[in-house]
Amino acid sequence: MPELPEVETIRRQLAPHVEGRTLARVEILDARWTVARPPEDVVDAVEGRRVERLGRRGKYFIFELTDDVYLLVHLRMTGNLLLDPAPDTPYQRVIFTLDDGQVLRFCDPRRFGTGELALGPDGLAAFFDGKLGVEPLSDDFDGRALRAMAKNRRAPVKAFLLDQRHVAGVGNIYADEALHRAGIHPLRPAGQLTLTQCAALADAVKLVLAAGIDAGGSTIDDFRHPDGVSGAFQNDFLVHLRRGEPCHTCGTTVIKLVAAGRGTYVCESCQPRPRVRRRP
DNA sequence: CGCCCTGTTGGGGA
DNA sequence: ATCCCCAACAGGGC
Repeated sequence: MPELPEVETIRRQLAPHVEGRTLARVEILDARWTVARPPEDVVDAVEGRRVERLGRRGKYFIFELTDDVYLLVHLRMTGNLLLDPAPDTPYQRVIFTLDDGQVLRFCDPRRFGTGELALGPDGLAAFFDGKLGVEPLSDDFDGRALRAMAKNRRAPVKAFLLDQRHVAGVGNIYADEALHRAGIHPLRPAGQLTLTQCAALADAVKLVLAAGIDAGGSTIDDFRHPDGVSGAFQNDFLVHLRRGEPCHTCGTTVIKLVAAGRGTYVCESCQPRPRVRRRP
């Protein structure tokens, strides 16, 4: 379940172990992992370089290597970065052997995850440019910014939220949580939101993401075990909406619909359905 | 047992 | 600007 809070949690757990370490050996077992270039080019570029910092942008890990070489790792739906897991851990796609003997393994049953290369600060900026919008936890993201971005957009607000070009890092689950908390129906056209609603939604996004990170941060060593992450983020605060269950705010039965091509859970009592405006 | 549907993401084509 | 399909695979329902 790698949404932003999960990526950030893994990053925090991993950083102390990989920062300052050199990528002594890199083995890319799945050629499709490196989308734009041949795996050997990526290996050549990163092998032997030191990890100066492990950063994050949206749902991307940024391995900041020496000489401004950047390895950008995305977990997509089922990817995971595991430090020193059991050697027979299944679905290994990439193996990073560090100079201190630790082994970082990228595992991904579905093989959607990616690792891409960016060279130089300009290359890094170019990679994210036009692809990722504002960081939701930064001060640049607030109701006013959201209102400005959403202006004249007719797409459903959930589709708008999931579009990483606007806000970087909101995924399907947290989008539902935030919309519910803000009392906004996922199918409401984004441009129709008032400034007050945009402020409530921005606050809700920040709150659910921060809560997710807090929940992840309270667990230890999940990054060493394949199934650690899956159950690590359940907590009392984030009650994920599920069809057929009562809304935890008002008790109304939660329904499921499709928005932005994704399964979407909504309490139509807390989140009133927008009026269907007929075309003239 | 097999078939069909769903899914935590994002890119590309219509 | 939007929408739909696809990538590859596991798991659940029927």
